[in-house]
Amino acid sequence: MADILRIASWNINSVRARIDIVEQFLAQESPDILCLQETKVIDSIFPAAMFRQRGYKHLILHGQPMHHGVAIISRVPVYEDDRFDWQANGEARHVGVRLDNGVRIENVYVPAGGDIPDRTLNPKFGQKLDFLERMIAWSSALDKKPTILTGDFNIAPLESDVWSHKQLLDVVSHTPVECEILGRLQASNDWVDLGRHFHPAPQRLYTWWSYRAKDWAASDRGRRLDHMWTTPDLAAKAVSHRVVEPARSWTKPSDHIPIITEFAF
DNA sequence: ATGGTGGGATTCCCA
Repeated sequence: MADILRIASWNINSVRARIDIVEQFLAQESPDILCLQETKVIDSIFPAAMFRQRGYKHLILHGQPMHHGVAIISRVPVYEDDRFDWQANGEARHVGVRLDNGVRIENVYVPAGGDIPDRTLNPKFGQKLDFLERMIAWSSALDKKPTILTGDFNIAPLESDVWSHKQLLDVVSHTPVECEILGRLQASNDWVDLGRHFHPAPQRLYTWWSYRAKDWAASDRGRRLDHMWTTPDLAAKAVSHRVVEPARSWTKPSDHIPIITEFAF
């Protein structure tokens, strides 16, 4: 009988504000490993009790005050591997772990990049592009271990990854320069995009809807900003990949929804 | 039509 492993990723937009729906997600989907982004909490006051009570005894935390912050929470043993600073500015945007079976998980929160898609007018946009270039250098030099690269990439690369390709061409997250750079990152290690592996374009597939819409579901102006990529050997072990869209309507929701993949080893 | 909402630590930054 195969070993089943469920791995989820979710930009939670404050793990403290969202602790009840994180618990709801664990109860409903029963992931073995949960990668969180935008935890917005320092490690010393991370709300670990709920996770431990539910059997998630391995908490790999990389937080900072106020912003950003990532974590990998697991009920199977995980061992911290690395925490890259791809912006070289000290922000907590990555943590990586190894599993006993040799699989590596890299959890990343790519900078949003501000509002103006021009690195001279908007330094945040340049920092986002530089972050991705450093990721490409890292990815290009990776060894051949089975690896999962997941998180909030803050880029919706395909036309069908946004509600309107034409209307978002100048909107940070879907500009041609960002889509090109994400394409080079994907090519740099032959990464398989599990979202589109299981739900090929042009199927509708979104993971984020703005808080600013009166009715997010009615307007449905979504974008696919959250991704799970794997090396080809691992993609062959994936049996399903889903986005949990009802989570966008849960009480006090994140503006992102969880994504979850089931692997059979 | 250039707003709108939400979280976090403090009057405003970031998403």
